[in-house]
Amino acid sequence: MSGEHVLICVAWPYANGPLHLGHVAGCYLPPDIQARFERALGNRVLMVSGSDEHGTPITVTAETNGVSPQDVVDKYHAINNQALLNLGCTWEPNQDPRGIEFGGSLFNRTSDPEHHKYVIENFQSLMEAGLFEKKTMQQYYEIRDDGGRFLPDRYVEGECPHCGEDGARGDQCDECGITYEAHELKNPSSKMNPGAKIEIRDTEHFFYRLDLFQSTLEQHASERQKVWKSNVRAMTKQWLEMGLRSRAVTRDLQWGIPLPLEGEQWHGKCIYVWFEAVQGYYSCARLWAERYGGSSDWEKWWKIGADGTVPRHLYFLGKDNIPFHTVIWPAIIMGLNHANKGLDSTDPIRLPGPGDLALEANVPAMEYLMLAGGQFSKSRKHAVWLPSFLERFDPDTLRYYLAINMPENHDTDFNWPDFVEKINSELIGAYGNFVHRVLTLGQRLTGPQPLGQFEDNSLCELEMEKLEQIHADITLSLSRHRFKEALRFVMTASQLGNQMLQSATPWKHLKDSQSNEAKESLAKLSFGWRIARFLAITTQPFLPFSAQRLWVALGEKGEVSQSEWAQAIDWNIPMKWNPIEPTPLFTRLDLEEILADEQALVSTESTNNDPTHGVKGGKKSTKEEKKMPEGITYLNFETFMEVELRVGKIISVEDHANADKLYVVKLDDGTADGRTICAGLKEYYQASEMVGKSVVFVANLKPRKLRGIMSEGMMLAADDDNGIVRLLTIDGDISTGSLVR
RNA sequence: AGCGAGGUGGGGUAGUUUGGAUAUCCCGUCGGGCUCAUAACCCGGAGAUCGAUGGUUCAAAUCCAUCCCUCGCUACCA
Repeated sequence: MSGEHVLICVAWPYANGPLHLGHVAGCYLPPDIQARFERALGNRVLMVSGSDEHGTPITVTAETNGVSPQDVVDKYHAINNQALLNLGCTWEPNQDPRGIEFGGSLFNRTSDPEHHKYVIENFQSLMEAGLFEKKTMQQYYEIRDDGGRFLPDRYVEGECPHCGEDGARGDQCDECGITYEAHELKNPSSKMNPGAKIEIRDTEHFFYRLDLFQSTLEQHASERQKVWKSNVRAMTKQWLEMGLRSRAVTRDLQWGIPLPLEGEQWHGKCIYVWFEAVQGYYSCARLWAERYGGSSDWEKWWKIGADGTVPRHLYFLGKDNIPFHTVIWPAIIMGLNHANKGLDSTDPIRLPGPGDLALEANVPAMEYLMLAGGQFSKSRKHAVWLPSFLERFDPDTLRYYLAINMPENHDTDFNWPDFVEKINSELIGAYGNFVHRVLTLGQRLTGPQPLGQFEDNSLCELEMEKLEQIHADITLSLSRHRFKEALRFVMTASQLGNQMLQSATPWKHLKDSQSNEAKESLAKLSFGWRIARFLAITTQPFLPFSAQRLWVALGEKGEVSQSEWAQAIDWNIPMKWNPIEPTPLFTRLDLEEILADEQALVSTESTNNDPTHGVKGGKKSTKEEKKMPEGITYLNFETFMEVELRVGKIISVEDHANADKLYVVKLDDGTADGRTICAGLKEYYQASEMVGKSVVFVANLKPRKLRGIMSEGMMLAADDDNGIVRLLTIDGDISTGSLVR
């Protein structure tokens, strides 16, 4: 087991904003715990990741802020890199302190020219192997003085060919939900630059033949059934059952890796971000080898040995990224293997064998961490940012809370009261307190080895046995990527320590240390030092900062991260002592204070106008909030009078067949035909309550389709923002159709 | 409505893939103990018809069917 090559692949954070706690819990903390654990076991760990820096959202941010895309990614690469280091993630040093043969880590970036070089190399070899096909697509093109550009569908707006709604996107109408070809959109314009002329142009693109890999991927997935978690199995299965189709690997955009092809038609095209960024796992390993080791060293972590030894690849990512890593990326890896053997698209695709690049061993994907019951969201300012958190708290408190609360099997929640509770009662009350008891009691004894002099391990065999069991439990849990469970086991060791002290009552014997009873009691206290040492080693993957503080407080030298995992239960290690007065490992948290700080933070951050961001493995899109005008704005009387309000009587109310919240209301509006209005009142009214009511409605609102049914107007209702919504009704009788003023 | 995930003592959670005996652990709560320790620690108690109903089985939290509810995404909203 020891000495195994383990490649830890971490989802690449999108360099368009800072990381928040959801990202940390989902994809950045777990791999670091795993890497630290594997290193302690004596394995050779290479950890790779970096900033994902290409793609349209970054150019939009750059354009919005009037800076270059490179400026945007430089900024967030630096911020995120530093935040991860501050969190204790082992992206530095790049070389394992035990030696380069033990690996290391590299947090790179996709704008690195060397990354470009490897991606281009791979692109060409896949193309030569015939694994791409060429297709012509139609795309909007914005004509500008400086040459113009193709526009992604989401940056084109126009009138829906189906319902006529203005503001429909290039490929889909948000109003009626219909999808269409780009050329069908009426009066299209560029969202970023509405004045510009735009037109449809043909554009050629390459598509990766995922379809060729279908059966091999199915075989691969069936072989992984036992190790994959249920969410990984389910999402992969869904993808494979839908059937794989070829997928575009090039795009019309300017910020990315240009196509390595001659010819005017390839000008202005880049390799599609999804296809290029995933290859970072590969390029990053090669770059690491070139920069810190021998140039072929990467092969030890990537290639299957001649004897069939497979390096263990672990990918850490969020649930939305699962099919990318269990279907698409394996297909690319197998494509590269295929091409390297000189095979082409007519040859059958095979699973990797000796000499080939290896596929993933496991993908311990996480669900999401929610914030106080809701999704983390930039636009709603509903987030706790990693950099600001680390300015205020010990990183180990975050690591503890996120690890004990990790969204391994389902979404979990971050909230401040729970955070404070868990830190104070578990981390400090149980673990910190036990350690502090041992050290301060030792301090009261005299001699160069105040605890060591009373050591008598023959009296502590039961404790040893229990700790050995706990050690085995932690080891098994971590090797199965069950972080929560593993940390629970670690905490039981401090509980064991507290129990031992409680029954031994060493504080009663600090002065009469010569009696037999005292010797027995103090031998237990002495063993407390060994339990604390056990805790320093076993908490190290989770809580590296406090583990090191404890290591020093115990009188041990060097780095606890360098000590072997099995040493935690080596009872023959000579005891040491640090005569310096012990200080508590952690400071208690005060909820009131934190909540007050949070308030202050929210108000200062609300002026801060960061662009939207995404992350691979995190949530991608953020909902746009309704923009309410700031301050008081006055309305002209004329403008108000443009609104035609009339009285109507509700004739019937039916459920909208295709919507959760909508009723279809038939209204007698004084005309012969009446009118139909879709109203989102299902949560607030029974249909029967509404029938017969005389209500006020807006008669000249532009009709629009809601979930397939045309709604001709809107009924007025009052909303107190606390979940109470009531319709405006008429006091007394009046004929339907009467004007309201 | 479509897709995905989930409902286990007051809160949180393990166990479900591969059925098995008193259903795990943490917090809270109640009672007791200790006073070395950061109002921390230790012992004990109460508290769950494992979302509902039906089925398979000697045996179901676990397998099957139907239904209900919750959450996320996609929608959508007074």
